[in-house]
Amino acid sequence: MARSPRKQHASTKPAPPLKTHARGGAADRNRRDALLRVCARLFREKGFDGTTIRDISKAAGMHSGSPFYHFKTKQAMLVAVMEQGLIEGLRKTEAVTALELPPRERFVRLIRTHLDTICAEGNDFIPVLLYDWRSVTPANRRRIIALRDRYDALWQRAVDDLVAAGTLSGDARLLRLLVLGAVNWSAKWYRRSGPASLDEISRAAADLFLRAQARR
Amino acid sequence: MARSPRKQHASTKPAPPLKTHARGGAADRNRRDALLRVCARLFREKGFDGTTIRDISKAAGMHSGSPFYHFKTKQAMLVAVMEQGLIEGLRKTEAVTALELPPRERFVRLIRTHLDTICAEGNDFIPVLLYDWRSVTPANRRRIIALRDRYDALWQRAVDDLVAAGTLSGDARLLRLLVLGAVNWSAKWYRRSGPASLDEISRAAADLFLRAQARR
DNA sequence: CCTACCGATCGGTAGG
DNA sequence: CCTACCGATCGGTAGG
Repeated sequence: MARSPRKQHASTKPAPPLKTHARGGAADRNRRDALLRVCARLFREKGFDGTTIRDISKAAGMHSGSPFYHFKTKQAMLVAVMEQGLIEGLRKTEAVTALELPPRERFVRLIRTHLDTICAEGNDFIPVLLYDWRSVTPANRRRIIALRDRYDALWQRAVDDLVAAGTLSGDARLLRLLVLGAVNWSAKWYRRSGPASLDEISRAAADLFLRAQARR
Repeated sequence: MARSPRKQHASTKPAPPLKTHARGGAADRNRRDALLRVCARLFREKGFDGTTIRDISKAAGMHSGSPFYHFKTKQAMLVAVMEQGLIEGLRKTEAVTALELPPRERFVRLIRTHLDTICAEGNDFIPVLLYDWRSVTPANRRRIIALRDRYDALWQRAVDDLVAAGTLSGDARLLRLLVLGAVNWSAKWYRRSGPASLDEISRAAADLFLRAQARR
């Protein structure tokens, strides 16, 4: 607040050789990543429509026209947040399924991983997807849906296996939606300062869904 | 679209005696209610910040300055939507608990009632509360929280009783949050044209949470 | 509830 | 990435 954006920038790069870093260079990429994290945090806090370019610029230590050096439009920032969140979430989720654990263990690990993806500090990307979907232009929805479908498919397979094993019963699609819904909703009420840790919430969810079955 | 707001209004009230209905009269109240339903629908569809006064005016068949005859500010419209939704939701929910059913039956009925409150046609009020909370001014949050606490308390008691009866086990607060979260999330994916009816979703949720217990 | 309007803000751009 | 700026839109108001 006291320091001007100019000074902030100068303190980060002592002697900024203005023409040295070409668009797309490493410095630009770092700056873009930092900008995107700011976007994710603000979009989550205030919503896409409630966040102005000036909010973003100020939080990133830039002047108001500068974000458009990195993104063509504000909408492009939203799409980038969602895509990056999904790519990272897919990476972590696929790492769990690749372990080829028994259905029950895999399910528990998926819950814990997803909870981390939507609640851990700095993980604002997927929450933006979950809460600001309506702000995405129809034309931009397709590619995001493609990633999202892959995410859902991993969960659906996990639930299908539990149903096949007799651990869960009922319509497998509804089960997936209800289970994921319960976990997703925690992004709304979870507070790092609250009474329950992510481990505790994760265990409570697993117990609720898998209860009355022998623990292996 | 083809008809002007003027004509729409004229067709609704053939000979509008402009000074006949005093502010607060029955006609005004009906108009205000209709306006609020429009607000709820648009806020849900496009978000509070994504909805303009002109969107609301057009959908209500008014001119752009007219909504302010009924509400002092746009923020007041948001608060009114949330409060009306909670009052109606509390009414329906208290009607269920007043039946003094056994814990399991009461729980099933609560799920079905809540699902209706957030998914049935025209029930856009509570979804606005669930999805646009961040747009509520801090000063306005208190009175809404008071109503919301009463809603949560009804559910907490229902869950507490299930825990006391041994039907559920674990931290009762976490159980309430997880169960309500699963149901709340359905407002995001439920489609009237989709494969599952509200009855089916309700039954699937009840089966998931109460499974492995004798049905009475 | 309409008419006519305003000050503020917003996303975005040209040029360096 | 900054500077200087613009056209459009937005919430809201005065007066009837």
